[in-house]
Amino acid sequence: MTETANDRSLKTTVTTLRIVELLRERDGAGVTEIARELDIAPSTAHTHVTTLEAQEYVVKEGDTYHLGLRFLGLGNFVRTRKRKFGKAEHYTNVLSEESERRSIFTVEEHGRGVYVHTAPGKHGVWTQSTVGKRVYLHSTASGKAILAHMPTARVREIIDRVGLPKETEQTIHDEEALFDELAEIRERGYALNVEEQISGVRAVGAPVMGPDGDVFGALSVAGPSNRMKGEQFDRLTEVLLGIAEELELSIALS
Amino acid sequence: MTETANDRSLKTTVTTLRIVELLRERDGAGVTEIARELDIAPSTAHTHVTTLEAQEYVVKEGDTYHLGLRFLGLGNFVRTRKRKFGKAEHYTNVLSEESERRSIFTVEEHGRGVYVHTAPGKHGVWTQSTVGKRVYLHSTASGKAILAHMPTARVREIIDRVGLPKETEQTIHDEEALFDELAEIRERGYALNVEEQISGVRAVGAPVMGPDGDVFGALSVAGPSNRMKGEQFDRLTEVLLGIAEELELSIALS
DNA sequence: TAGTCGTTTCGCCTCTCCCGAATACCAGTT
DNA sequence: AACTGGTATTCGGGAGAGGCGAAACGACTA
Repeated sequence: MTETANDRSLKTTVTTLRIVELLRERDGAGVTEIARELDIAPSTAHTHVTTLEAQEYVVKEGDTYHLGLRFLGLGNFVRTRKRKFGKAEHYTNVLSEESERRSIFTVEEHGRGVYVHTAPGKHGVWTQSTVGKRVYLHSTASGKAILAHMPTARVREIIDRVGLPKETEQTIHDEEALFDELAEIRERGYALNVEEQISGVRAVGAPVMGPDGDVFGALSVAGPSNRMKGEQFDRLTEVLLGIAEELELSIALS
Repeated sequence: MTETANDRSLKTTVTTLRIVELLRERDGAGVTEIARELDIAPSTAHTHVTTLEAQEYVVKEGDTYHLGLRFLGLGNFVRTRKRKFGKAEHYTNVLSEESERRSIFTVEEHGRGVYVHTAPGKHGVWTQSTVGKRVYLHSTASGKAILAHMPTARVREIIDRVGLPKETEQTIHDEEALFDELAEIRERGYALNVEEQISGVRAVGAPVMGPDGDVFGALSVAGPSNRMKGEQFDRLTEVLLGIAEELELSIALS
C-alpha cells in the first residue's frame, strides 16, 4: 500500500520533499527536529535544509527553517495554468452567494480530490483557506461525482492505489457498495455526502464535464446537517445543478 | 555574483528544483527537452521527473510532465502562514478600490521583493495573476520603500547579493545614488518609481512597519505614467499613506 | 565555570546517482 | 510492411556525491 519497493526513485529528492512537507505540517522546524522526525542524521538534515535555503525555497528565522514565498509563485502558477480553472473560480463564487453555503471546486489528481477554489458561505467564518487541500474521492460529494463519471477501470485503479479508508462511521468502505452508489449518482445527476467525511457535515456535489466528455472536476456545497435537509435542500440541489451546467457551457464556449 | 562555489549543496536536490522551475517556465516539458535545457542525460531527467511524479508533485499528460496541484497547497500555506498577511490582503483590496489603480502588497525575501497580494485597478484587465512574482527592490516603489527602512548593513548585503541591474534607462544603477534616494524616501515617507522597472509605468510605494520597528512590507499603487501625475497623483499618495497607516495599526492591534 | 542542548563543520566510507548503451514505442513516410 | 527519425524508458556499472559520526561551536542556565 505504501509502496516504494523496487523503483528507482531518487532518495535524496524524496528526503528533500519529505522535509518540505514536514516544514509545512510543523510550520517550520529546527534541524534536530527534522532529523528526529525523518530518522536521518542531523548533519544530513542540515545539508538538505541549507540547500533549500540557498535555492531560496526556504527561509531561516533564527534557528528554525520555514517554507519560503517561492512556493507562492508555484502555487499561483498551477492554479492559473488551465484557463478552465479561472471559469471555475467565478462560478464557485456565484454558487457560494446563491446557496449561502460554503462552496468548493474540486479536481482529481493522483487519485485524490484537490480543492482548487473555495468560497465561504454567508455564515462561514472559515478563517483559514483550504485551497490545495487533498481529500479522498470516495468520502466526499464532489469526489463521488467525479468517480461516477470516470471509466470504471480508472476507478478501480484509484481504489487499488489509495484504498477506501473509513473517515467516519458513514464512509463507504465496500467496493461493491461504492459502485452501486456511483451508478445511482449517474442516474440522478448529483452526489451526496451524508456525514461520510466529517460528522455533522453534509454536502451535495455535481460533476463538471469537459467538452470532450471527460469529467473535468466537480462543484459542491457543504454545511451543517441541520441546514442541509428538507425543501431547503431541494432548492440547494437545483441551484448547484444549474450553476454546474453554466460552468460546463462556459468552458465549452472558450 | 552568481554562485556559491564551495558549499555543500546537494546536486541532486538542486537539479530537481531546476526541473521544477523549468516545468513552470515552459508550462510542462518532455524528458528530452528537460535534458537538453539543463544539460543532463535524458535518463537522468527521466529519473528525476518520475520521482517527482511518484511523490505526486508532478503529473504526466501524454509524454509531457507538468507541475501538479500539490504546489497549490504549499503556495496557499505560505500565503496564509503569517496572520499579518491576511490583514494585508484586506487593505490591498481597499487600496485598489479607493485609488482605482492596480495595488500590490510586497514583502522582502532573500533580497528580492515578492508580491504577496495583488488587486487589479478599475481599468485593469490583468488577465493573469502576478501573485508570487519576484522583483528587484531597487527598481520598484515598494522595494525602495522597504530598503529605506532597513538597517544600512542589510541593504549593502542585499546589493552585494543581487546587484543593481538596469531594467530600464531610469533604473538606479549606482550604489551612492540609491542611498541618497533612500534617505529622501525616509524623509517624505513614500517612494516613487518613475519608469524604473517598466517604461511607461509609474508607481508610489509606502512602507508598512511592524510593531517591533522592523519593516514588514510595503503597499504600492501603479499605473500608466499619464495617469500618475499632477494633483491626481497627490491624491493617490494621500490615499496610499492613509491606508498603509491603517494596516500598520491593524497589525499592531492583533 | 561547567553543563546542556541545539546547530554547524568536516573527513571518510559507502551507497546512490548519473551516464551511456540498449531497448521499447510511436507516427509518419516510402 | 519495412524503414526512419524522433521520442521515452530500462538497466548495469563506475565514479562521485550524499549520508553519517565525531567534534567544534554557540547560546542559555544553573
